[in-house]
Amino acid sequence: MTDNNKKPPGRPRSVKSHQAMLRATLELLAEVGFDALSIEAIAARAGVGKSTIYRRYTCKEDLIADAIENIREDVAIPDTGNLWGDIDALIQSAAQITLNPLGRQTVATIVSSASSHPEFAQIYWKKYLQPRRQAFSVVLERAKARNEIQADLDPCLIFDIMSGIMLYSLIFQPTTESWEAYVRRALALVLKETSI
Amino acid sequence: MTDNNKKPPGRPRSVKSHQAMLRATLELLAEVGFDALSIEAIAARAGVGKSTIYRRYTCKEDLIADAIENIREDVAIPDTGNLWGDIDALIQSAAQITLNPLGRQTVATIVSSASSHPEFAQIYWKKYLQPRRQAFSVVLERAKARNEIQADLDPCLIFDIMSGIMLYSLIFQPTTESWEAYVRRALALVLKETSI
Amino acid sequence: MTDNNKKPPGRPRSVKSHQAMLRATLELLAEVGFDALSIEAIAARAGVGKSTIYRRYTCKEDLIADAIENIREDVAIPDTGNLWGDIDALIQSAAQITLNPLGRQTVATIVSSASSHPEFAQIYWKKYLQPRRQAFSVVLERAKARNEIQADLDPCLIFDIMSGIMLYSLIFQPTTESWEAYVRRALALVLKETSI
Amino acid sequence: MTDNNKKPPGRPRSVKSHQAMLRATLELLAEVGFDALSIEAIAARAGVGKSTIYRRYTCKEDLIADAIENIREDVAIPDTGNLWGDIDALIQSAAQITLNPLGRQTVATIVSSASSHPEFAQIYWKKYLQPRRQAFSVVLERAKARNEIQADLDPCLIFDIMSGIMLYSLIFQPTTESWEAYVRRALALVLKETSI
DNA sequence: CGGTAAGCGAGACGGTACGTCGCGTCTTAAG
DNA sequence: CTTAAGACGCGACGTACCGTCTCGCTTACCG
Repeated sequence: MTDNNKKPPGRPRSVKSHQAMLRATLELLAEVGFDALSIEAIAARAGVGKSTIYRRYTCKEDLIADAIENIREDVAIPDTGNLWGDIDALIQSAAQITLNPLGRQTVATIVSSASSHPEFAQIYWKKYLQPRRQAFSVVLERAKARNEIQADLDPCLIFDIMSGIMLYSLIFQPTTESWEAYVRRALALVLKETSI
Repeated sequence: MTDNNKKPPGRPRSVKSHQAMLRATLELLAEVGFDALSIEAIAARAGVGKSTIYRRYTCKEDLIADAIENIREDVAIPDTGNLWGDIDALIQSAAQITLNPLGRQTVATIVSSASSHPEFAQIYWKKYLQPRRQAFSVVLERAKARNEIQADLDPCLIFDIMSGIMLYSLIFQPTTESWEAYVRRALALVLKETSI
Repeated sequence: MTDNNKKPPGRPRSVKSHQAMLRATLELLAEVGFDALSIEAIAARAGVGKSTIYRRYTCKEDLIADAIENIREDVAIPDTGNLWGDIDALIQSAAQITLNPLGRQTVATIVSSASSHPEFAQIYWKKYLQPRRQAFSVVLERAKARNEIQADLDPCLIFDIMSGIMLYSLIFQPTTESWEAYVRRALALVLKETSI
Repeated sequence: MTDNNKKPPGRPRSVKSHQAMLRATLELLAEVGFDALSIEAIAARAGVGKSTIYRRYTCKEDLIADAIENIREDVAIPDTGNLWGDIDALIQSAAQITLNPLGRQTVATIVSSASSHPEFAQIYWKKYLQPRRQAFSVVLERAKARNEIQADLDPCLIFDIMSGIMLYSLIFQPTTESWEAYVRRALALVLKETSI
């Protein structure tokens, strides 16, 4: 057995308190944003002592990472039977997540934390991005099997390019097109379909 | 002239103090990072009163933006006579700026601020990214004239894709390749040279 | 000149705030007692930031000492023309100060602090007890001149004995007599009047 | 028998734990003093759960009172056959107890607690001071029988005066003489020996 | 040349949040 | 039914900065 089946002594940590603080974190994150988010406010909102938070997390970033992770849904692999159907589904799903106040705030938080805290970036990479990169590979392999794209395309690189342009255009809004259309145009360029 | 050429009454603002605070800001940004950067510390390091800073900038972001802007060099348009020569020059120059402690910190600061402060993102977009996008267009137009790439490629989109992957791979380090090589590979894919 | 007549640079400390915190300290001392007295509560009551208190005092004891000192009246030397008239005046005055809630609390605070903080004891000794010992000497010297007591009595020792029994009987209440009567009886014993 | 000789059901309270906590209390009292003495530290030092302490004592004062009481020796009535021999023995014994770090701390604790907690003062009065006052009476009665002092002196009052000056001079150090000499001088004054 | 107006450094101000510590209570499993 | 362990909600600690506000000075121009 890898994990010791012996319980640690003493009163076990309260699941209820833990959930309350994660929920309070997300609420406040959406309400006031990352910078103005204080542990004190989270504790107050959750009806929990500050020490109960500090017992579990050493810094704000860890807490937020955990809170975000807890609401993540499973990776969904679209399968419309057609490459652009799948891609549009992915883009729509991304748009749904990011193009609303809480989503924008969450993205800002993640990018903000990740760019100044490499450890956070790595956690996020492993727990969120990598699984999605795997899912995206499946989609592309199916497209290859259908001869919709060239067989030598590197799915990982394409996923990264897609994520990059998504992020970039979310932050800097470089175009007057809709975000979805811009991302779609970038992908079209990258995938240089054989049909063209 | 719309703006009055009359000088305002009273003592003029001290150029020396202004430069001292910009310099101190950059030093501390590199030393302690964006989050731990305090106006108090900047004032102390610059030998300047806090109010002298607040008279010029209303928030930390403005000050940092100005400080970063002050060290920006002019946009250099490489012209090696060959597309990949130009691109490699651009990548090298970007690497030089970003792949060192101050550079990383600067990028983190920009991304961090931009993602949570859309106004800042717009300022940065107009003052920094757009001029570079123009310069990049020149490079691509020259390549088109040399028939190195297809004539219908949108230089703006390509620049944005390049910037996106640069940013993304700087933050999340998705590959074991060097940053430069990864960016180069992404560009190669996007430009789908006719010569291949 | 011993004190430098140059003012220190920067904004001078607020007299109003200082007085507010001293007043709040005394109020709360009487209301909740020494142990339960928190800097936080003093700051809140005084409408003052905690840092404004910490800028002036390094510990609770210093603040309390200063607050108590600020309400001290001048030493009054009674002169009724007769030893026991003077002594009764002194005892009455002491009773008035100590035999009420605020007085008890103040004495408890002083004794408590003094017994665990020798520095505090010394301050209190110098600023409060010693002047009163001097005043008491004057009273006894007058009594000697009137031949009411023996000339070789040490006024300091007698003052200390009186203070000691006052303190002791205030804390431990060793008798059913009134506090004043007990103190008076002790003094009578010590002074062993010649008339006996 | 009024109290039932039936043992209470369940596990009996651990004598070992109880002794450990009393010992830890005294050690820490001497080491860090009354104010900085925390139940948490006592429990840790004694290797005992906090609740085991709270089951026995409701407040810190009770615990400390019990701990101090546990090291009290029986009242010793000196009998050197001569008043000043007896008195010097008493003063020496008091000096031995009070004039060392633990002793000073203990006195400070007692005075501190007693002055702010009248209940504690009464407990201490009954359990410690009153027995000693009785013992002192015996010494003085013997002196009266030997005609060393006047027959009408009130032994209780004299004991209280002695205790008062002991306490007072311990706290405020009003003289450059040794503590013992000062106490002796005060007693000499009070006893106004007939032999002088 | 003397006034007036703003900028300057210094630093105190009322605040807010920090992360830590100890409180007294509680909830476990072990004895 | 007690014990050791340790988590809980709570509240105060003393610190660090926030952005604002006096201070006494300096630097400019303007009448």
